[in-house]
Amino acid sequence: MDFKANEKKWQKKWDEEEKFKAIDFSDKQKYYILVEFPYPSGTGLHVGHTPSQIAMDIIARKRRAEGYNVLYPIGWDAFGLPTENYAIKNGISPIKATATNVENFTRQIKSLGISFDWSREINTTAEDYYKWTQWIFLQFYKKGLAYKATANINWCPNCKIGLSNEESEGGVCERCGSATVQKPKTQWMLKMSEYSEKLLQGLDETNYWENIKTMQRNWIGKSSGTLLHCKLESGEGFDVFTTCIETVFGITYFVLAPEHELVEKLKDKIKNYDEVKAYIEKTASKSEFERSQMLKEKTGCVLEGIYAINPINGKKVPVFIGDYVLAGYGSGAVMAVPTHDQRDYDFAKLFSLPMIEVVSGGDVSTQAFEKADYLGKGCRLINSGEFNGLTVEEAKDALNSYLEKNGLGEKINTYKMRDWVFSRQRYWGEPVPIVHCEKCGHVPVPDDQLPVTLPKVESYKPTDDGESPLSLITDWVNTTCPHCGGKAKRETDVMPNWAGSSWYWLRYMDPHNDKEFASFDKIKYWDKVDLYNGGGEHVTRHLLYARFWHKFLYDNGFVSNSEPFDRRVQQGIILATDGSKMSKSRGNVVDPMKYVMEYGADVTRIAHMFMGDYCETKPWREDVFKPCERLLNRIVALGEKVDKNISTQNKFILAQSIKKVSEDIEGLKFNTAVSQIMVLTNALEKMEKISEEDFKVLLSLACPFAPHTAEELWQEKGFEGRVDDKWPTFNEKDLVENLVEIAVQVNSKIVTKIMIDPTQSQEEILDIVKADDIVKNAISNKEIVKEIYVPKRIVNIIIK
RNA sequence: GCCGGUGUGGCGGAAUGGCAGACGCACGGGACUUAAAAUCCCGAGGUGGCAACACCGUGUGGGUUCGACUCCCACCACCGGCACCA
Repeated sequence: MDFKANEKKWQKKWDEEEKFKAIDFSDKQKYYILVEFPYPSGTGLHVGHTPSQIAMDIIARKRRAEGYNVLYPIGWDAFGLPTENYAIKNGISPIKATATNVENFTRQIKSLGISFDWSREINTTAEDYYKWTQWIFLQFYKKGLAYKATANINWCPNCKIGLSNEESEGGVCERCGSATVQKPKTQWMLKMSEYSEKLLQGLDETNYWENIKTMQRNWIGKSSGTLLHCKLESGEGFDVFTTCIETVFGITYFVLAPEHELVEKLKDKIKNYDEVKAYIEKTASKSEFERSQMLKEKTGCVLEGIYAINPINGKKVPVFIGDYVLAGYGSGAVMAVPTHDQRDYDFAKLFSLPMIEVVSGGDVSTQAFEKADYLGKGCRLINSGEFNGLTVEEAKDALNSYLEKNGLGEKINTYKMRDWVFSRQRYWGEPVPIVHCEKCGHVPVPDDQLPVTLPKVESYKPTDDGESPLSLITDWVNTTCPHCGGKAKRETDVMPNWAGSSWYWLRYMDPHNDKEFASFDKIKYWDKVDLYNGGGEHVTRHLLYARFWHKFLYDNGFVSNSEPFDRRVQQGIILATDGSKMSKSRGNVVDPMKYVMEYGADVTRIAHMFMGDYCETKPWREDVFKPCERLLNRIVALGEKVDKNISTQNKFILAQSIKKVSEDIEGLKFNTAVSQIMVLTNALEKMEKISEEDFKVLLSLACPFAPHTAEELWQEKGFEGRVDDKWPTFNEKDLVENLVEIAVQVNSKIVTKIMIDPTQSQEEILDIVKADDIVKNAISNKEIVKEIYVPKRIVNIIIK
C-alpha cells in the first residue's frame, strides 16, 4: 500500500464528513480530552508537541469507537516573546508572523491525522478571543482581586529592558549575558494568595497524578503556626510568624526584613541609620544571581538604640535587619531562637549574640537543635517559666491558648504562594483594559468597548526606561475617560503569556459565542476536562493559574464546577538522540515532519508510541521506524490471508489482545499496546488462513495508532461500516487457554515444566505433577511439607 | 538541604509476590538473489562445557516469604521540582 497517498485520501474524507466534530448537548456520554495548545513558533511543529497529540488522539479515537461524544480541540497560544522579537527583528507585524506560523502548524498537525475538531479552533491573539480574556480580567478588578502594586521586575541594565523570568534565568540576561537586577515597578497584580486554601483543598477533588498534586501543594506551601504580637520598647507594634511557638522563651533578638515598614518609621530613633540605610540599599541592588550565590551566608545590621520586648516574659532584646528574612513571607519579621533554628544560630554566631536552650534533649554547642530533630520525640521544655516540663506538643497548645487569652498572639496559616504579577512591559500581549483618568483614577473599560485592541503599528521599539513599547504610541495611549469623558491615558502594560491559557478550555466549549466567553449551558454539558495532558514544567505555572481563574469564575457563577480538570497526565520529555536536551542552539532539534515525509503518518504515529514509556523522559530514537513500518506492511499482507468461509481459531489471543490493548491505552502504556499488536500480528502470520473476525479485531485495535491504514484495509475487504464504528469486546471465558505450561518447583527451584489443563482442580493438577518422572525423582524418599499451586503459573513442592 | 521519580542483556524496554528479559533494535547463521536492498526462517542474559547441564544474574547491603525486579529497612547513583518559607 502507498501509505502516504492513502493518508491524504482519508484526511480529505474525514475533513469533508466532519468526522471528528464534537456535538454540543449530544445524548451520548461526553468525553473531553485536552492537550495543551501549542505556541506556534516560527520553527514549526517539533517532537515536544507530537507525542502528546498522537497519544491523546489514540485515546480520543478509542473513546469515539466506544460510543462517546468526544471533544478533542486544538488552538493557538500565540502571544509571546519569540514572535515579538522576530517581528522587531524583521520589521513585520506579529499578527502576520503568527498567521504564517499557525498555517504551518495546521498543515503539519493535519498531516499526522490527528482527529482534532477543527471547527472549534481558537487563537489567543484573535480579537474575539482576547476580548474575553480582558473581560475576565475586569471581573477580577471589579471584585478587588486585581490591583496595582510595586513589584520587582528583572531588569537588564545593559540592554535597558525588562525581562521575563525565562529570559533572565540564573540572573543573567539572555540577550547580552550581563547580570540582571531587580527593579521596582508599579504593576498589575492578581490576588492569587486569596485562593491559596481553595487551590490547596481543591486538589482533593481531582484525579491528577499524585506527584503533580504534591508539587502544587509544595508550591502553595501552607504552614500552620502562631502570629506573635510584639512591641518595641518605644511602643511600636509588629508581628512575627513562627511555627515553633514552643521556643518563644528562647528569643534572644528579632530580625526584620530590610524592606520592613518599621525600619523607615524608626529612622529617627535608629542611632546608626546611615549604616542601616547602606545595608538596605545593598540588599535592594543585589541581583537574583548574587542572592543565590550568597545563599546561607548570613548578613545583617543591628538597629542601634532599638529594643523589642519578648511578649511571653517581658525580656528586652536587640533588633536587627537581615536579608535572610523575606519581606513577602509571613509578616516579614522573625523571632530569633538561635538554639533551635540553624539560620538564627548562624546569625547569632556572626554577631556573638546570646543563646538560650529551651527544648531539652539536644546538644546546642555546635549547631541548632531544630524542630525536625525534636518533634515527636517527647522532648520537654526548659528555661520556659511555667511551661517547663511540658512536652513540645503540649507546650504548643498551652502557649497558643495562653497567648490567645492574653491577646498576645493567635494561630494562623501562612502560604508561600504569592500574588501573581500580571503586567508585562511588552507589545505582543493582551492590553490591560484599564484607563487612567486624572480625575477618576483607574477606570475599567466598559464591556461594550472591549476588546481594547492592540494598535496595528508597522513597527515599534522597546523603550529604554522599562515601560511598555505601547507607551510610545501616543495616538493609542491618549483617550477619554469612560467615566467622566475627560482626558485619560490607557494602561500600557499587557498581560503575561499565561493569561490566554488560563481559560481556553472553556472557550473550546463555545468558541464562536459573541455574547459571553461561553454559555453556561454548554459549560455545564461539557463539564470538567476529563483528561488533560501537558508538560511537567507547567504544574506550578499554567496549571495553577488555570485552576485559579476557574475557581474565581466558579465563585462568581460563571462556570458550573469548581475544578476545571479531572485527570492530569504528563508526557515524558523527548531528548536528543544522544540523551542531551534538545535545543535550537545545539542544533539537535528533531523535526517530526521529516519522518512523516519518509514513512508516512501512520508509521510515524506508531513509532512515536513504540519508542518507550510515554510518561518517561527518553531520547529520540530512529531505530523504531523500520520495525513499525514492517508491522504495517505485515498487517497489509495479512489481508491476503483472509478467508470468508472460516471462523476464528484464535479466540484466546484475540481476547487477550483486546484486553491488553484496551487496558494499555487507558493506562497510557502505548508502547506495550503496540507490542501486543505485534504479538497478535505474529500469531496471525503463523496461520495458513485467517478469518474475517481475526482481521477485523486486528484492524480495530490498530486503528487508533494507524487510522488511515486501518480505514483503508477495512474498506478494501468490504467489511460493513467503518473500522472505528465500534471498539471490539471479548468474552471472559475466551481468556482461558485449554492448555497451559506451568513451572514445577521443588524447594523453590524449577525442576521441570508441564502442560496442564487449567480448568482442572488443584488436587488433580498436583497429582499430575507428582506423577511426572522428574518430579517423582526429585521428591523421592522425602517428606512433603507443603504444596503450593498458583493457577496457570507454578507448582512448588516443599520437601524435607 | 527538602520533596518527587528512576535504576533490569550490547541498546529501547516487558513482567496482579509466582518460569526475569515479552515486544523490538543491533548482532550471528541460513533461505531467496548474479549481487545488493527488501523479505522470510533460525539463534542468542553472563560464565564454564562439544553437550546434557551447572553456577551467577533486575544499582548496593540487609530483612520478610515456600518464592522478591515487585513488599520492608538502610545506602549509592542519576533525573526533575523547590530552595534562607521562620
